[in-house]
Amino acid sequence: MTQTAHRPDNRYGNRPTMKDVAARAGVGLKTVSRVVNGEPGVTPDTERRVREAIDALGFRRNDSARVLRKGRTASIGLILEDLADPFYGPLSRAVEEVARAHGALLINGSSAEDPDREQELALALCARRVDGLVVIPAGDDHRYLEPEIKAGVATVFVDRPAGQIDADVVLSDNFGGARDGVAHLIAHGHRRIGFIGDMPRIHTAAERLRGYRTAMEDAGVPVEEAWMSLGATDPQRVRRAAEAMLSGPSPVTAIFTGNNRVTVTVVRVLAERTRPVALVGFDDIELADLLQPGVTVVAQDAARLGRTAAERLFRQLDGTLLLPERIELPTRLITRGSGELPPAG
Amino acid sequence: MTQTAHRPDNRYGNRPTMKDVAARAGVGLKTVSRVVNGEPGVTPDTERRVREAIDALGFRRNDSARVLRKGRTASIGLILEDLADPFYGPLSRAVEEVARAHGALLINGSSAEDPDREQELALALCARRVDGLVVIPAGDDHRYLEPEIKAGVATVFVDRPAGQIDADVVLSDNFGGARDGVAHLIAHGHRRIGFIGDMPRIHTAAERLRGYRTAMEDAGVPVEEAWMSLGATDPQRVRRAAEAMLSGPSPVTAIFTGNNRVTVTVVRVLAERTRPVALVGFDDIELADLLQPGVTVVAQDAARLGRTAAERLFRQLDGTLLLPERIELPTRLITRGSGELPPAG
DNA sequence: TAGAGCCTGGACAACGTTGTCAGCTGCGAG
DNA sequence: CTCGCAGCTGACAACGTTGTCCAGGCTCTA
Repeated sequence: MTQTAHRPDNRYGNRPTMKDVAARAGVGLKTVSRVVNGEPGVTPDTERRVREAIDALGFRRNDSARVLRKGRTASIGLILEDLADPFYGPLSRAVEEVARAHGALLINGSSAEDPDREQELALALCARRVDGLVVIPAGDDHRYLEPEIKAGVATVFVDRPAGQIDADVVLSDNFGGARDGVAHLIAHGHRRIGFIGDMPRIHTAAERLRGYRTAMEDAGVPVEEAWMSLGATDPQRVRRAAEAMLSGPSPVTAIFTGNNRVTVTVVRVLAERTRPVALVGFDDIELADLLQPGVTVVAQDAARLGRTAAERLFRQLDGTLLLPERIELPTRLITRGSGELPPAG
Repeated sequence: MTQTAHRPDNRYGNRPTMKDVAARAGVGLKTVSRVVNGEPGVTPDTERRVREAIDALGFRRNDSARVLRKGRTASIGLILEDLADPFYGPLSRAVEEVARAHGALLINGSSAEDPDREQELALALCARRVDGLVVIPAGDDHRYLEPEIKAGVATVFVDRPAGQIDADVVLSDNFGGARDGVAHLIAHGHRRIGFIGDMPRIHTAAERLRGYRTAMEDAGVPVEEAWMSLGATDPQRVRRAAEAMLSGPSPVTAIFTGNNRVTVTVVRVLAERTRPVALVGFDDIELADLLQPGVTVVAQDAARLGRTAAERLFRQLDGTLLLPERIELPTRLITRGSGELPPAG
């Protein structure tokens, strides 16, 4: 039994510390620290003895203690909506690459589109004293981050802007992309065009809907309420929405889908029908080129979104950045056939 | 304000500490600690004063210091191959869910299939004193983890076994799955079947190749060297491999692909050809059902792999687990048409 | 051979938190 | 009126590391 009164109830075997290494090598504590950190001023012979002791004991520096002392953690946090959504794969990978280039670790978590969970996660990461935070926001009020930002936590929002605070944000041109996508359908003769998107409180969903409305208006095409459906992206909801607008009193001849999850489901619905319906989707999807017809999409560059955001984060940390900025990246219309179908006569 | 927000005053992260809160509330340090941690023995009035001071100063407990003192970090690490590979999305999401259920944070990184990078990452996470590690190994020698495991870091390997050490591992039945997939092709009359897989040093690639060989052997079908190609999964390499075996002196009439990256490229290659070639792929891919013909696959349950591994990790941490074990999860053949094509006459 | 200057090594405090323990208060019982 | 008890509260050490600073030993020069 340990009688040491002040030892914390640590379930793990006690790991060797620099003190242990120093004792075994017969040197001072600070000398071990010097060797571990590659600081100059240690005789080759002393260094050898220290390294032997380190290997013999299996010592590994405790970065928690180091962080406490130094104040910087060399880690950044990434909060996204869903790790399993293919759109976020390249994005988080890009963030990781940039972090790695700056010698930082990436800690991440999913908000599952729940504002409370986003806040909980963000604050947990701040309590860990991450140096910075890349956030794909689920909520629309980020005042809870104000004390953290003031205390020096670098913060960049991606994909959607922050709510109620002035912060860096990197977005795609959701409005312009959607407008162009819908215009593409209009150019191919469609007048009755449906829009199926994500929940309206999500910024990207709202912007894309605005792009849809603008394209229709610009072309002088009237829009019916029944042609627009915003809500959760689960297949059941999307399927019902698509079927409703395809079989109402004035059925649509084309559908614009507001994100990759929606597109996938609508592709399935359309595949079951005989009468061809045109489709343009926001976000590229894998294998879209191999479907019959190929799915025309408005593609965002997810990797570039992530890279841009992460680079901006580290520039905040460098101190080379002064004012929050809003960066908008262009989208790209990739035509593959599904948008070029003429309206069924 | 925004200037303040962006001025990296990190020279000293002058965040308020419990000491500051204590001074402002006119109480002792430990009393603040009690309030923050919800420990009993604090008068409602004192607690109110402390909470007011906390809010006024924007105090947030420094978990680095807490970790140092308590010895546990309530965080686990996940090392995978590529965050952007859709196979790992559901897996890492499942790991995160389990971690969250245990009140732990997930820190992750990609090895990019580089053993050195895997080791670097794993040791960095150990230096952060993560409580446990879920590893999809890139290398085949994990003795470097021995001191860490001995020191109490829980460790579970997923998707591929650990090398040179005895550790928990959760796998799919790669051998059986591949054998069944190839047998499916044989059952539909194919004799000349190609195999395109990942680099041979990767355990899953080797096992799947073994499944292929076994299925061929069981059916008494001879195998030619030119029908087997293992290597990187980049599209160029895979495309060359596929075209070579489709146009050699004895061209294959069917291809078995060793993972989702390979399958996607081969689908593209086959789409360009007129003569139909049968295909069965390891790993399911999104929209595989909508291609013409639908792609028959051997599906693994990535989410279940992740969940099983993470749960095992926490059981190690609970101390309810004694001996390392190897858990193999079944695969499922999903027939969609591409495997049922008869060999071209 | 003495003094100056450099190199190496170690003692000590501090980072922000939690565990231990002792002191203080107010109240009821003897 | 005193003692004991219980419930609050705070002083202090410790977690493992790094930054500061000083002590000794060495070399080099005058």
